[in-house]
Amino acid sequence: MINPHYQQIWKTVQLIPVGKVACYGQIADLAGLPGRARMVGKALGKVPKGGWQGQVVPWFRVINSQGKISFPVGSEYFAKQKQNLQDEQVVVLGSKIKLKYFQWQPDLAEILFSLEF
DNA sequence: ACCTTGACGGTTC
DNA sequence: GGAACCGCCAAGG
Repeated sequence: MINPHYQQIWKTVQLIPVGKVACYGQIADLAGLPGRARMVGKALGKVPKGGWQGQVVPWFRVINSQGKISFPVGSEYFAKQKQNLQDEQVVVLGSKIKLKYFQWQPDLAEILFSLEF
């Protein structure tokens, strides 16, 4: 039995375009779970291997509100996330990304879509 | 049932 | 900028 909130979160993360990033709190809001940024982190840690409903869940496009990768510098996942982002042309300086240039800004249609169901 | 642990974030100083 | 504080809540022990 999978927590329905998690499913909503995975679905929202799948909307982040290639080359853009979003914050945990931003995803929580869009998923209809305001104030539950921590749950987004939990949910991403439980993404089924092979993705969700036939699609990959781009967990690496989610970073914290300070524009930084949340894994400890030097850890395996830190390296993996940084690599994945750089592979799609996102500039990562140390552990930091300039939200000003790379943060996903969903338009109204996308927001409405994500709120359905 | 109680306590702790997080891939967090806004407020405040 | 940064650090402390507190609210958040599912999971696991």
